[in-house]
Amino acid sequence: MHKLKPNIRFHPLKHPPLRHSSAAAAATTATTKSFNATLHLLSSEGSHHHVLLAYNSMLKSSIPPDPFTFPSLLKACISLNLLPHGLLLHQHIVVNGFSSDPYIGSSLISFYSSCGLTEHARKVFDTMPERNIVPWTTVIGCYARTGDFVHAFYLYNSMLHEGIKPTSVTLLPLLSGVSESIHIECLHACIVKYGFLGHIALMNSMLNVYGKCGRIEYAWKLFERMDEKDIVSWNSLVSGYSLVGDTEELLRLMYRMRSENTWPDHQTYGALVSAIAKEGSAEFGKVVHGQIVVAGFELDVHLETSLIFMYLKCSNMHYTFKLFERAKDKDVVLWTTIISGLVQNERADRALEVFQSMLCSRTEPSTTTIASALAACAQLGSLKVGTSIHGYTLRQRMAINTPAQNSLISMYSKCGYLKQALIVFRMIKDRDVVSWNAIVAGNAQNGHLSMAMHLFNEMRIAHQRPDSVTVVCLLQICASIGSYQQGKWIHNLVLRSYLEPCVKIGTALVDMYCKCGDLDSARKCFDRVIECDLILWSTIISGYGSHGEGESALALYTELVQSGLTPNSVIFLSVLYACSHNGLVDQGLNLFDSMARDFKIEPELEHCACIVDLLCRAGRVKDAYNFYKMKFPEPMANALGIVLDACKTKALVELRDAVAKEISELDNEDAGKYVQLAHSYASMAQWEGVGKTWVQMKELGLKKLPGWSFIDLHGVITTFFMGQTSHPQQEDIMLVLKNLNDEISERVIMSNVDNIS
DNA sequence: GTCCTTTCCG
Repeated sequence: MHKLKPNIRFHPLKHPPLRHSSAAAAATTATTKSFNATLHLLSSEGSHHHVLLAYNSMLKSSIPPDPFTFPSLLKACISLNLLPHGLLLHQHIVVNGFSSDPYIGSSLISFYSSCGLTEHARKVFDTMPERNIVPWTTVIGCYARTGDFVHAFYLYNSMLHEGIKPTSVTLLPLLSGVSESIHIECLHACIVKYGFLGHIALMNSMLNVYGKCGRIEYAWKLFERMDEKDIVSWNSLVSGYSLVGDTEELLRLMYRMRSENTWPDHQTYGALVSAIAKEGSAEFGKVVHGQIVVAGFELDVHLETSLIFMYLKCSNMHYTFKLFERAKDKDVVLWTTIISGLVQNERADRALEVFQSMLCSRTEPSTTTIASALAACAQLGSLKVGTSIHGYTLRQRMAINTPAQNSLISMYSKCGYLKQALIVFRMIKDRDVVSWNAIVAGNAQNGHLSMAMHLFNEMRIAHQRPDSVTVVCLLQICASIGSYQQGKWIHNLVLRSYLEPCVKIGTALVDMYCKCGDLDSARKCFDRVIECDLILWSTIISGYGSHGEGESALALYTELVQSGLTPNSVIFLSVLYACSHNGLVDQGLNLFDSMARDFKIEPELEHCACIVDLLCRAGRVKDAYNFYKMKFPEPMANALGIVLDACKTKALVELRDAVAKEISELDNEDAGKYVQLAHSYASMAQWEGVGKTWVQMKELGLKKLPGWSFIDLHGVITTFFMGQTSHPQQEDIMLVLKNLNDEISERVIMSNVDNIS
């Protein structure tokens, strides 16, 4: 910022000056007076560096300072951000005996306040013998600017108690940071009481505050009653509407603005562009962009950033980079905008490239930049880059904020380093709900489900209220382990905790109930969601499909189309799955044809594999194989495996051999392929082939993860592995399985008998 | 000679 690197050394006081009596202070030498005048002049010109140099030469020539000397010096330290020099000046003030001067006191409070040393500021204030409105204003402003409104208002009340009336300067800093209704109303009342209704900066601040807290109708009322309005008044109103993303109202406002002869400036357009970004309407955005160019505001850095952010939100990468590459003065916010925008567009690779060029351009990253770059690493699962960024912050002794620390947790979790994630989590001072969600989700996604639940309990003990992300994550855990009781408990938690009902929670509930086999509850949750999206529809369709309710799944698909939504490829996957698992062959084939014909969706390999499965399950194995040959240009192990299995059950020896040959010729080294082959040889009783396949697999060092499952019974999770014999109730289990198998065989025989007769 | 001017970007 300041190109002039100040190298100012205040000479140590060799001879501590005599304590000035008031008489001595009055008898200041003529030279001191003229120096003071110079200091004051330089200060008012903004030449703060020279102010300090002048003080230096003053000391050098042994000219004694007086109380008038210090305010401009302290101001210089504030504007040049020189903490050590300010501290030295305070020392000089004390040694010279000027500590109780009311003017110097205010300057000192202001200095400490600007350095963020609130405690020091307060100490100076507390030890002042006489305090008029100025030091009160300064110390109140000091607390207000750090967001400590409890202290700020406490002091404000004490001031009123001492019979001192506020000025507009006192109220302004209080007003610009306040957010609680009761504080806003109190300040509004003060403005009326002390007669500041005509003070335009205060009124504009008031407009802003009402807009920021969403009480835009109050802002309007105030606005209409203002005698004098300037561009800031208009912009304050505009930013209120921008916050809620009401572009329609914004355009109306800007129209009225022009009709009252006020022209929108770069800030007006900035607010408009932000609102458009929220809506994500690229076409409208382009029109406004055009207007901005015509109005000549295009090169404003803030506006450039807003425009880029808007194009990112609309996923228009072409315009994003066009603007970004053209931007001349890229500041840290601009760089950060593009990095975080790329992450949100799932282009983490690009985001890290941009981060790299940012460092090369010698722009210092902020803590928000770090948060975004780490999010990119999390997305890529890139531990190496993630750790090096973590290292960078440690080397730079950067005080990274909670969002950046949350990104660290996600990054380590995504890379499977849960221990590191937990260490970071434990070190966070001000944990927010995102921190908790990150560590809970991290454990859940890595399969540490009991740890996730344990952390969630800890979260409740810490009185951290869960949000929609928390409950969605917990419901996913319950769904994945089929934990019905816990799932219902969390459903109850959702109802009790006044969480805003939303489609994401609705979908998680539907999924959880489906996975736990309670389709009735799933349907009830589904019906309660107000704005259904395609993800919700596909969740419930798959749910019905996998629980033998194919007809219901199809009925829901029809309902979906009738609701006016256009199905996507995922919906087709769910509904085809429902058909294949419920013997709805014709319906499935019809739907498959309908994809391209009615909805212009080209079937992907997954859809084709679904049809292969559908035909196989229906016993039309040859049709399935022909379909496979037609649709799969490259061989696909999964689809072939389905056909191979079907051949076994249908005893199609020739086709089986042909498919087995095809699988063995696949050049992938997937363990599943060998297992499949071994099974097919076994079913043909070709034991030599079985042995050979296992040997091959062993030679290649391939291992197939044994199949496993688990069940949650009254909160106790029991795990089963393939070939496991160690379960305490092993014999009972085997007996039940045998009975089930017998029953199935019996029913198959009966149905064959039915078919024959 | 003390406090300090409101609106837009991640």
